[in-house]
Amino acid sequence: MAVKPTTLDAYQLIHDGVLCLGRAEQVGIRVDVQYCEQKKEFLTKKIERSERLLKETEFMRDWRRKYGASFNMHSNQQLEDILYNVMGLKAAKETTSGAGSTDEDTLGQLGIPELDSLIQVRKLKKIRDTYIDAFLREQVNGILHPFFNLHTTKTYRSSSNSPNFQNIPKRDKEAMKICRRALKPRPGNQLLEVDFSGLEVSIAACYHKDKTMMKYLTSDHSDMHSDLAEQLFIIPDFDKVKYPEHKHLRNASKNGFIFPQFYGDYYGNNAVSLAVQWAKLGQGAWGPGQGVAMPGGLTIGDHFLSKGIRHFDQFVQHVKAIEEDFWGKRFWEYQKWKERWLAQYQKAGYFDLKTGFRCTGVMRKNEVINYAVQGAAFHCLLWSFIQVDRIITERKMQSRLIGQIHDALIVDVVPEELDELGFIIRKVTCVDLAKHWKWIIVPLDVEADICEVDAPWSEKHGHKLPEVV
DNA sequence: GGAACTCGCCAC
DNA sequence: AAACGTGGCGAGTTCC
Repeated sequence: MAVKPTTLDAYQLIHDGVLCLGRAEQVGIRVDVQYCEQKKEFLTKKIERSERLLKETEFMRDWRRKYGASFNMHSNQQLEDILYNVMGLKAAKETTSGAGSTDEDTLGQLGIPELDSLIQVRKLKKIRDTYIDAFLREQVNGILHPFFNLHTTKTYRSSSNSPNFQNIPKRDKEAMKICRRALKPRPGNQLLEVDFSGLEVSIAACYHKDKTMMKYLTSDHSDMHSDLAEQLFIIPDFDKVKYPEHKHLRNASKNGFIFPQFYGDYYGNNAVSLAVQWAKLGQGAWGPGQGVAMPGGLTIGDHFLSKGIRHFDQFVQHVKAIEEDFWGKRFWEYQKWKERWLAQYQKAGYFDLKTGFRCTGVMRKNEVINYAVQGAAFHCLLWSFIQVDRIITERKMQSRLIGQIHDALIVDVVPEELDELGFIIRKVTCVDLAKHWKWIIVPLDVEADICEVDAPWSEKHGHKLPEVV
């Protein structure tokens, strides 16, 4: 594509995308029905056992005394009433409508053992009702056909439903194993997942062209997340390879500061997340011997004291200063782009994505910034999906694209075709894509995971794709 | 008995 | 001055 993508180009992308996502829907993904039925029964028994034990507790008896026949331990409305009216406890957080929150985090802070059990039951019910049950309900002759929609989102991303193929548990190990064990390749095949690494960060860079960011994205020796971890946790000899503790803090920097900042969050929330979730330093428990371990046997609480950060409030100010440095100095060109982008929208009433799509309507600042990036990033995946689908068809290969998760494509692969297909996907995503769209000015990279023949999706492991020379 | 709502929670 | 983007979906609830 020689010139800037037009509305017609955008239309063509959706047109082609709908056709090949439709093909993926038709192929579907194999589900182990017998496993799901067994697991459903197992989970039900486990849930019922926990519920029986819980019902006998004093906490639940008091609850039942008030609600009688309508007592339901899974009603958050009743729970809110019991905790914050009857017992007079103070909620750490409120919902958007002003009620005391009953989410996992808030309940955990109350230190009531029965609530910990209730959270455990909630997790099991989530797995059973949202995933295993949905798989059984939606499957036809042992095949699921998740829908992939291109017409439902404000950002021109996709969505998926019946069942939603894009939110199957991954991070929680237990939930991941139970749910993904149900999904398998067709007999004799393997499931292959290929995802772009840091796609949204790279696509954002194509808009703002910040020099510091460009350097991070093109150099093998610089690492943005380590650099920020060094700053946030005041560790001059930061070494994520040498110390597992530092690797943890790098994840903290990435998920507790950098990504939220890119989405428009601010230091106040970052400080809470970094301290409580990542450093394990409760806002009231800041001090010697507190928090996650550091190399050498001391804790991060000891470490912060030695660096002069003695209270949570001081840490907030510390993170505030880092935020100012982050946008004011380190990524100042990124910051300037955000300001220009917003001003352009406020003047024109719309903005155009790199891929030819136009966003109109009333939007908040963060939405104006984020939509442009999210949409164009997904279109990189969609274009790749279309090309791979076309090549598979042209070459009369038997492997099949079966789904997509925003920056990842999932293929049901015939083992004999794995190398050829790996090469095709690598070439499409890392070479052809940037030739098609000249606005892609940073190198894109992909990572892959694969399951052995006939093994379920829970057993995927890293897979090296062939290099394109 | 269904529509529409809130809340919580899973993914990127 | 304010303060995290996009989705789908289940359970509970309320309203009609």
